[in-house]
Amino acid sequence: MSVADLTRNTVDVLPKGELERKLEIGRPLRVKLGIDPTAPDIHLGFAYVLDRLAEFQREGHTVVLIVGDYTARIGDPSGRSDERPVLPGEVLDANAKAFAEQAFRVLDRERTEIRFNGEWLGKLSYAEVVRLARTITVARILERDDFAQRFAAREPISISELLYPLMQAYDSVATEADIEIGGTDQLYNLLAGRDVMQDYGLDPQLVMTYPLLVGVDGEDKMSKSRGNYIGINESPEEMFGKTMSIPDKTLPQWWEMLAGGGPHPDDPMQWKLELARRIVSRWHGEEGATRGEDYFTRVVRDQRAPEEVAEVQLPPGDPVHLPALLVEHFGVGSTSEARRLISQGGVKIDGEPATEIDVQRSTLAGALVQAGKRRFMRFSGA
RNA sequence: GGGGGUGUGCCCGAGUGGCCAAAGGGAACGGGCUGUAAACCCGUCGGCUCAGCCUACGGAGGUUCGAAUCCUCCCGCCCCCA
Repeated sequence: MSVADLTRNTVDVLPKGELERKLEIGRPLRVKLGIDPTAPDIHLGFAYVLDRLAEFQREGHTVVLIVGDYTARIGDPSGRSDERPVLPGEVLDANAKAFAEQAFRVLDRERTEIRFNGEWLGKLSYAEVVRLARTITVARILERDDFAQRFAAREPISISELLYPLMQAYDSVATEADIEIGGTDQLYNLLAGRDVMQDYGLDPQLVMTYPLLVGVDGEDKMSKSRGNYIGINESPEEMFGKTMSIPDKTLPQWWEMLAGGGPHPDDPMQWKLELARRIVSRWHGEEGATRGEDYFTRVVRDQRAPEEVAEVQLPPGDPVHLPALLVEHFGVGSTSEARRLISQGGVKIDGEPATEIDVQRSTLAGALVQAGKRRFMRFSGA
């Protein structure tokens, strides 16, 4: 694989000519990526970056995956307009574990080194932290766009947040990274890593950034916190449906980043269907793609009940309190919400809109109940 | 340390004693339209044993027939001065 191949899809490769130099070192390079275990799921946007790492692995290089168990206690402020909440330790640990498992759906286990940054950050003495903090000035930190904006808007910025780039940089020192990659929103942090490494007498890492994948809303970057993501562990049906729900305008980017690009159907609908097939088959195989598409065609497009509907036993009592049933089995948030759904004709029993709050047991037994557009359930019980 | 602001429902944001479960926008949800979507239109959008009741406007008290709105203390945040 040539340099041109390795830098395909990148936005920045800094500094210029550095990749060539690093490749000539003649040993497997250590390519670092940091992750924040604030969420257990890997989404397509992140998987895209993992794919880039996998390319390096295929060239014989080593991936160093940093699980930010320690830094998560601070929260990466990148691209954020406010402070993010700090999660309890147990949650972070569980997330990190789930995350690592999913990462191996993309990465080669043999060429991956997973490290938790608490390993070294937790051992730093206060004096060492201060020494680290000396490598950068307030003015430099405030160059960062999101900090600058928050500062100008007089929004709170805690010192701990300002420390974040330094901690991430220190990860590079601790793991002696040759290359660090990330989304374009990481550029500042990645470059800070170079400065700090130099300060610690190390050969500064090469920095490579990749475009940020837009979420299913077509507006913001894909992220767990915005809820606009598709997780790689989601079902074929979910994946297919979510992909079909993206706005037409995000088709080109998704096609390029998630489907390998190339020629595509002119008709946006056909194009999107092909995109969905490719995405689902990547994670669930051909069979999954077919399943996702069949479900989509039947349930979403034709608005019919899916072929397989979960069957559940009716609760005791007659008549049955429909709102309670919806809360229990359909994930409706509250009985008040369920009542609204019913009054708006959003609940159907065997295709007929429910009009009553209390429904005769005989009406429900064996009936197909639909709540909203896509939630179906069949009830059994005399 | 001193002074001045500010804190509202999922988010943003009006409201300064009753007409407030709280304007408006966004998100979300139901319906219509449609090529999935977007856009657009209509409706809903705290909870409950739902024509009624309960809990709510940073927290705790208080004034009042009545408080998101007034008072006291506390907490968070922002700005200015030191």
